[in-house]
Amino acid sequence: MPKPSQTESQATPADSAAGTLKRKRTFAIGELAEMFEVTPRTIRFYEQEGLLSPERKGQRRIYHDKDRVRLKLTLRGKRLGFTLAEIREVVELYDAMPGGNTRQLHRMLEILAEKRADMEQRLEDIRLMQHELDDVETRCRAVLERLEP
Amino acid sequence: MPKPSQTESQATPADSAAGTLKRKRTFAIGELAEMFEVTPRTIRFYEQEGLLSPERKGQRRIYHDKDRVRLKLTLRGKRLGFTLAEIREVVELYDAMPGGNTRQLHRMLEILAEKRADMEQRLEDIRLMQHELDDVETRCRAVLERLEP
DNA sequence: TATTCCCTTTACGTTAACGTCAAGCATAAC
DNA sequence: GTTATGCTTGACGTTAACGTAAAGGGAATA
Repeated sequence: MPKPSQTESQATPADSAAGTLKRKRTFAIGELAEMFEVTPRTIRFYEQEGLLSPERKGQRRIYHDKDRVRLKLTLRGKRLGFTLAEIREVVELYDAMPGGNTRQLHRMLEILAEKRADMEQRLEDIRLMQHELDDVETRCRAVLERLEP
Repeated sequence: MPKPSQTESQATPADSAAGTLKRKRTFAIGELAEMFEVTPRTIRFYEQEGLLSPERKGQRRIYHDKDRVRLKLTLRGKRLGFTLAEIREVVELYDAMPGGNTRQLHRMLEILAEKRADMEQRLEDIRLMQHELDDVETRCRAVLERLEP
């Protein structure tokens, strides 16, 4: 993992100036890219893979807050090691949810259960890894202790 | 993530028959592969990448418990999203630790700190993802409630 | 002795997730 | 008007992490 960082810089929350006029802010691809420290190419690629479908203004892509959130979730999924295909399956089902048929909904619950189990495994892996880190650090410091006064 | 499973089947602990004769058990590549549900090819590849260096008996590879542990840690690292290159760096430093010079040891501590921060980020990601899952499941069940009696 | 396994190396193939040009349009700034 | 900036669509390139097939060794079993 080359880039563990990523917290989506807060941006100026100067939108709620005098009330609840949120629905205005949109983003160009470059802005969004900078926000999440990815390249525009990455964002276009995600669209091509069916993970985003921004509005178009002529030729240009216009991203709304909904798109930003979806990108955020996508990147989080990636950091968790999911493939784009897996993420897309959830996304598609999610989009189809309101009018979804029973079978789709049950499929969704199925996937959710899988992901949940997955998260548990990951938590366990992290726990174990943290212990490993503690262990190695202890030994490491012990050796250093013997080398430095 | 295609294969979230993986708990390294306990194998028969029939080794400690009458005392502490542990140092005997070794494994062929096929055994090890089956244990961890990977292919022999994967294990050979890890060796080629400098993550394992099993003993040789003639042409055949012989894996000791130390190798098994290292493979286990490697696979865990992978599940956590580390690249083989990252894992190797740690492994190499770890091997060099006992006789390691001060610079290497400090580098090790540096890496450990990075990994630790990384684990924290992952924990946060998992926490958020779990909330997402809860959220989606709730909506999902709500829609189902309206469709089924 | 012949067959069956399991192993070996070599080497080319594959997939996901982008990177990296290239060529061109459009709007804002000068 | 023209220059600069940021966008657009191809299209080919790249990297990691193996998969897969070929050709063969050796020991154990039928």
